[in-house]
This record gives sequence, C-alpha cells and structure tokens, in this order.
Amino acid sequence: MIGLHTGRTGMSDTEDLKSAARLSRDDRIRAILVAARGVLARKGYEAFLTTDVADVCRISEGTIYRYFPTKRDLLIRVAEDWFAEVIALEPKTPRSQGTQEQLKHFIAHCLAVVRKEPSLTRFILLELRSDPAYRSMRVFELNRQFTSKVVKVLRDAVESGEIRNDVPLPLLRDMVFGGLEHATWAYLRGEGDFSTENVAAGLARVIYRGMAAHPAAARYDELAGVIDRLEAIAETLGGR
Amino acid sequence: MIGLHTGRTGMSDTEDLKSAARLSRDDRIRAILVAARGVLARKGYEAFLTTDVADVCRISEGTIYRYFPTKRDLLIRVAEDWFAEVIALEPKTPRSQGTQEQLKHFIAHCLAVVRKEPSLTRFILLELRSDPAYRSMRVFELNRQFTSKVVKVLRDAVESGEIRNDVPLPLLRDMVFGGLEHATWAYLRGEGDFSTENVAAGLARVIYRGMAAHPAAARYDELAGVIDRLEAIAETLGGR
Amino acid sequence: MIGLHTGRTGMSDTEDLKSAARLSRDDRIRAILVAARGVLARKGYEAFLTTDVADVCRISEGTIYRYFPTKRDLLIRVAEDWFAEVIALEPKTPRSQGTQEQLKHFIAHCLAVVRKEPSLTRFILLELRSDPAYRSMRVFELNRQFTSKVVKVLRDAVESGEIRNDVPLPLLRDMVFGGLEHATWAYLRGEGDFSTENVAAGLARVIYRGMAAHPAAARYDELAGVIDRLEAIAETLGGR
Amino acid sequence: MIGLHTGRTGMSDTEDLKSAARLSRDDRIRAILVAARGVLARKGYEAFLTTDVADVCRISEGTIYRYFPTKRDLLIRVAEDWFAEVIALEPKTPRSQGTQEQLKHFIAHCLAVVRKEPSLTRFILLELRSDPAYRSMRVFELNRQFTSKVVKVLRDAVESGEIRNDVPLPLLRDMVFGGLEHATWAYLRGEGDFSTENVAAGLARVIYRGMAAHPAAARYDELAGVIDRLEAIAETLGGR
DNA sequence: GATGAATGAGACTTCATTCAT
DNA sequence: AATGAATGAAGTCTCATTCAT
Repeated sequence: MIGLHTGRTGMSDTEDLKSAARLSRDDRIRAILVAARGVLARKGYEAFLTTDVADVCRISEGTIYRYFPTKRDLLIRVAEDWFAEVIALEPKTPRSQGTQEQLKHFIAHCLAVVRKEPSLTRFILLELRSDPAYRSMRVFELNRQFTSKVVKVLRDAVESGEIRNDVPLPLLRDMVFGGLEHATWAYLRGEGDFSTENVAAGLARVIYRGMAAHPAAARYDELAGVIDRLEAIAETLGGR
Repeated sequence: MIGLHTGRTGMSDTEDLKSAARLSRDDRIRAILVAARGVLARKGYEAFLTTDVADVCRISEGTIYRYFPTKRDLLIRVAEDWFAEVIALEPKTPRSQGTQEQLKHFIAHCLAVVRKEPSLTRFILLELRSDPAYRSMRVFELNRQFTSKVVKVLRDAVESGEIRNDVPLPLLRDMVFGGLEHATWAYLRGEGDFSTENVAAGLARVIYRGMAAHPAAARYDELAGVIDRLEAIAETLGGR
Repeated sequence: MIGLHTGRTGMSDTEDLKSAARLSRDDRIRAILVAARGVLARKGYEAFLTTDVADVCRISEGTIYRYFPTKRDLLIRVAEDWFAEVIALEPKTPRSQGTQEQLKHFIAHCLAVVRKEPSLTRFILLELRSDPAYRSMRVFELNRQFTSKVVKVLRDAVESGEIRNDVPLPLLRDMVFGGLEHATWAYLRGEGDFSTENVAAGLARVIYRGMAAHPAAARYDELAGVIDRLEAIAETLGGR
Repeated sequence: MIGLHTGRTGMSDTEDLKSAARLSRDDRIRAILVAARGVLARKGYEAFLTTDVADVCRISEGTIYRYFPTKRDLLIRVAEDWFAEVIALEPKTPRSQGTQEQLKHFIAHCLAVVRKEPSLTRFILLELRSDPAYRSMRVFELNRQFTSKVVKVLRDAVESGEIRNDVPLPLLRDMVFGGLEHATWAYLRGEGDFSTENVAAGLARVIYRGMAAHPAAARYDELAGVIDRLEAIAETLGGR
C-alpha cells in the first residue's frame, strides 16, 4: 500500500532515494520542505506541482496537506526558510574594512545568493513581493533584516560623519537592491550573466562617492597632489 | 459570473444602441485594445478576463481571437502601445538644465507614470520582464528606448567631462530604475504612497554626486578654506 | 472530438439519446436541467454528480459550469423549476366545495406531489430548508406561494365567519404541512407508503373541526337526540 | 488549521495538567461522548470534525476509533444519549390536568428542548430521520417513546370518550410534531425565534378541539343555555 | 467580419479511517 | 490503552481557446 505513487516520478533525482519510511512529524515536514525546495529550484514556481513534491518524498499528496494548509503556504515556508538560512550563513564582514568596502562585500554576497538560487529569488521577487499581504509575511521581516545590513553600515557612516545625511537611508537601500536586482534580471530570465565584481564595485562606489562627506578625503589620491602642493605653497608664503 | 437566474440576460440585444457596429479591421483592433487597457488597468493582469474585454466591446470572445492569437499577445500589445504613448508624450526636458536637474526631472516623470498606471506597470515588471522571451519583445525595445534617456544624459555628461566614466552607464541606469522601482513597490502593492519629489531628488543627487568628475569643483566650499588662505597670503605678498 | 465522454454512461437511460449536437444557450440550459432533474430523481442529491449530468447530456462538465456557477446552483435551479411547475400545474379546486373539502383536496395534491418526486422533495426538505440562506432563495418564495393556498382557504373561512380566528393561520399551515411531511417520512426514506386519502382526510378534518366556528351546527347530530324526544313529545301532546 | 508557523506547537505536551490520564474503557467512552456532544452543539454536524473531539479530549484521533467504529456511529451515540436524557428528565405532567392542558404542557416541553439544543435537533431531523436505516436505530425507538406521550394522552382521552376516534392517533401525533417542527425551522436555521407559549397553546387547541367528542361540553358555555332550556322543556312535557 | 457553444486538462483540496509502533 | 503518521479517493471548478455556422 506504500509507494503507489512510484513508477511515474520519471526524474531520477537524487532526492528520490530517501524517505519511503514513516517519519516523525518534524522529520516529515523537513523532508517535504527539502523536496519542495528542490522542485521549486528545478522547475520554478510557475510549474511547481504538489504532485512532484509528493513523488520525490514518496508520500501521498494528502500528507503534504497534513502539514501545509495550502500549496502557497508550503512555497512561502520554503522561501522563508531559505531566506533565514541565507541570513544565518551570511559571512561576517571584517570590521576593519572601510564603509565602501563593506558595502561592496555585502552586495557581492547578495549577488552570489541570487546566482545560486535564481528560482527562489524569482519567487520572492515576482510572487511574494507583489502580494498585498507581503508586509505581514515573515519574508518581509526577513528581507528587512537582510537589507538592514546596508542601512546599518550607512548609518554608522553617517554617525561618524563619514557620509552625509541628505538622502534618506531607505532610498539608498532601494538604490542598492534595486540596482542589483536590475543588473540581475537577464540572469534570472535565464539569458545572460552578470559580473559580481563589477556590479558590486560599481554600486558601492556610486553610493559611497555620492554620499561621502569629504569628497576630497574620500578620493584623496585624486586631489592629494594638488592640495599638498597648495598647502605647501600657502605655508611657505604664510610662514614668511 | 453570469446572472443565470435573472432570466433576462442577453435577450435585449437588439436594443443595444452602441453595439453590433461591424467595424473595420483596424477600428475593431483599436476598440479591443482600448477595452483591454481599461480592463487591465481596472482589474490587474491576474484578474484580466477575455470575457470582460468582449463584454466591454460588446463583441464575442471569438472576435478577439480573430485579431489576437492569444490573450497574452493582446496583453503584450496593450502594454507596448501604452509604453509607446508614454514615450511619445514624454515632456522634453529643457536643454538648459544641468545634468542633475535633467536626471531629476526625468525620474520624476517616471514616477508620475507609475503612479498613473500601476496596473500596467505591474504587468510589465512582473509578467513581461521575467518572460524568457522578454528580449525579443517590443516592450524590451521600448524600455531600452525609454531608459536610454538616462543613459544619454549621463553619456553627454561623461563626454563633456562633467562626470566620470568609471562606472558603466548601464549600471547607473539600473540604479536609477531599480531604485525608483523599489521605492514604488508599496504603492504598486496598493499599500502606501511615495513622494515623487523626494525620490527623484534623492536618486538624482546620489547618482550625480557619485559620478561628478570634479567633486572639488562641485563642492567648492570644501576647498574654499585653502584657497581663501592662499588668496589672503597672495594679497599680502602682492601688497608688498 | 465530440463524444469523448461516451462509452462510460453505463446506464442506458432514455435521456441518453438526445443532444450530442450544438445547442443554443437556452436549449442547452434546458437540456442540462432536464438531465440534472433526472439524475437527482434517480440518485438523490447526496449521490448527485456533475459527471453524470454531463454524461447524460453528452457534453463536458465544463459546459455545465458555463451555465451554472456551482453544482449547488444547478441543483437549486432544478428544484425551483420543478416547484414552479408543480404550482403551475396545480389543479384548480372547484370553488363550489366547502372549506374542509378544499383543504382535503389540496393536501391530497401535495401528497401526490411528494409521492411522485421523493428525491426532489427530500432535497428541498433536507438541504434547502436548512440552509441559512433559505429565506433569500426563490424556493422559499415558491414555497410561500404554494402553502399560501392553505392559508387563503382558511382566511376566507375566517372572514366568512365559518371558522374561528383564535389560532394564527401560519400555525395552522405548519400543522398541515408538518403533519403531511411527518406522515410521509417513511416513504421518503424508501420504506413504506402512506394513504393519500387517509392523511388528507384526517388532516383536513382535524384542522377544520378544530377551528369550526359553530360546532353545534357543524355537528347537528349531537343534538338530534334531544330534539327527537322533543318532537316526539310534541307530537304526542299535539295528538291529544 | 494547525499553526505550522509558530514552531511551538505540541512541544509542551508534558506540562498539560489535565491530559494523558489513561482512562478506563468506560471513562474514556464517556469523555469522548461529552466532548463530541459539545463539538456537535457548538459547530453543528456539518462542521463536526473528529479532530476537534480528539483535541478537546486531549487524545489522538486513533483513540476515538478504538471505541467508535465510525464518526457517524459516534454522532448517533451522542444523539441517542442526549435523547435518552431528555426523556429521562422529562417533567411529569400533573395527572390532574385536562387533556388539552397536558398536550400543551408536553408540546411546550418539546419546544424548550429544541430551543436548548438546536444542533442536536437538527442532526436528528436532517441526518438521522432521513437515513434508510433510521427505523433500526435506537433513536427511532427513543423517538417513538418520546412521542408516545402524546399518543398516550390522546388514547386515554379516546378511551374515556372525551375525544373521538375518527382520526388515527399517529396522524394526530404527526400534526403535533410536524407542526412544532415547522414552527421551529426559522430558529433552527439561526434566523428568528418562536413563541413557546403561542405554538404550544395553538397546537393543543386545534388538536383538542378538532377531536373533542362533545364539542358542546368542550365549549359548554356556547351551547349550555340552549341545551338546558331544551332539556327542561322536554322533561316538563315528558313528565306529564 | 462575427458568433458563441463547447471544450478539457488537471490542480487543488478534504478528512474519515487505518495500522505500525 | 494509546498514538499519530499516512492514506487516497474523489469531486469541483476555471477559463483560454477552438471551430462550425
């Protein structure tokens, strides 16, 4: 009576071998989530079928609905868990780095995340973000948490006087994430690719340069020569 | 959806005053497009029904398929036409303005467009942009054309030496449009609103400041101290 | 491509032969209603399947849903139409008859209706009457119209002074229809039968007798003894 | 239905104070029945879920099936037990009262029962009574027992010559219960209410009046004068 | 040029019941 | 005595698209 749904999986994925046994509630949930993430990653959310998940888990569809009220709920849970992992696994930026470097590193990290899981990214960007209930979802909170890294770096810089305060931080955040998202769409569409380095460096540079309190200091090298000479002269003259 | 229990549906077809006109091919297409745009604007693409379009036009669904192979094709055509209009109606920015001002004005224009047609915007952002065939659509070309305004302004500034060339223009464009898109999502979701002025001003400022070739010149005051002293000294010396 | 659903009907009912052609909207609706009534009558509402209806009509289930938003709506429509027919076909009671006879005849008619269509009756009694929305349905109105016959007869009798006014007419109506319903349940359950004549006569008698304004006149025989003796005596005396 | 996103469900089982008691077979059955009655009363039988019962009892669903072969069996048992209680708790009518008063009191009692437990009533009326197996259920027997009170009162009256015998007692019983049921439907539907006093008084009056053997006696005042005088005359004349 | 009746594939979901532990 | 994970059989409903007239 077990395994009626076999024989039609058709796709000898790796997940195919596990389970088939009676699992504890938590283990089953975990197994379903793993399977669902796989299906989502492979097929994209438009083609996501609960049947596929059941097949991979070697359980009946009914079992999925024992734990998830709705296909959409399952999908949301997958996205949330993934997002939470992403945040948890986020590499700590060395505190020693400068603001711009920190920005760049974080952006590069985001781009790596997108590159690794385009389907998950697409799902969140296209399905969840546009949902009227988005703000009440955990993904929203997680996203807030995730993007707040940028805000924090910038706020610190504002407080230390390193950058200006004449543009709202949320807007800067939007430029960062909007910019990286746009730079990424061709890849998400399955077409081209993007240069993590270039995008990260470019975004960080524009944001930082655009907000730097002391552009002279910020790009000291560019002006250092001129200023040095001017100051030398001034001193010479004044010292007389 | 149809009032089956009224017993009066569809039997007074003859007295419909504005219907049944046998239109020329072009007029019919135009009528369908107008109706479809209205439905799309009103209901959003998720709830867009071919039936509704037929009802508004007072034609049968079949007729729609005489002119549009697919619901999706119709929708795409609606989006394209709209986009083309938006471009055509785009107010010419006074050439006299400076780069930053031009940016700001254009961004403000974009935001006005979004505010006016959230459903159309959503459709393009969520449905078309993520379509694997996006790049071969006319919308893609139109979008390119539309956004090229920003690129052009920036390129001119690069060429005149006003701004630097160390960040690829497409990335700057992505920051502009990504930033404005992100700043706009809550509104598109039907929740909040956005300040056209603040967003436009902020984006333009960061982009411009971030790219300005002569930050010293651009923000003269930062060097003013040195120069003041130099001039004072020079005067002193000259006064000798 | 037509007739895909053939070959599984399994029940060579009479309805099976008709249709199979492209019908006009109204004809199709009519055909579906006929088929649905047949299925309802045959299987009862608990076992009513839209598939069966489609099979009988030789159409796809989708076609049914073109005309009826819901299975339940179809069922309700069937019940309503049936009820309307019942009312339309109701034999006019000869005006010449007395109140009690009119009651009896009408009750007998009701019982005949129940006997003829137990499934329809069950559906209305068990499904519709208990629906919270019952009062806003057309069946409710039809039922009101149907049962009002009893109320009317009684009201006339009240107004002519033939029967009393000390019990609310709705309650009398409830006794009539409640009584006949109860007397009918075994039959509706598929068990026994009922005697139309006995039930109709009994109900009419109790209601009439219970409400008659002049019981003495109505049952003259009870005073006959006294009067007989009086007349006998009178005759004796007169004979003197 | 289950709070999947809380991540805290079901892990504090140990601190449940009133749970987990391993009950004796009879106690467990009793507990289930109590819980089930509560759920039935609260939700109605259409929304009755075995899960709910298990939750209330703090047992697993499986345990329910140890004691009741079927959800329906459980429900039937609940109805039966309830009905038996109703009968057991039925207030004894003072023997001293007249027939009509006894009827009225009993009907009022029935109405009170309905008002108190509409869900149980609905279940019996809609689900059990229409079941083909109804006659072999204990509810049927209990119902017979319950309604026999009316039959008994009437039979006594027949035997004492107080009421006639020209309408079968079961039909009278059907009028009583059918009438009270109909008068009660709006309430059972959750809409309106009913007047216990009016319904009880009305039903009793019609039944009694309709069956009274000596309407003169029943409404003595109406005829008493006439009859007295006639009898007096007869005696006078005859006595001569 | 227009109609509009018909399609049809299948996704999602429910919940009483079972049975291995 | 109790658990609770797993089942699975259906049934409803949607709507873009087709094609005979």
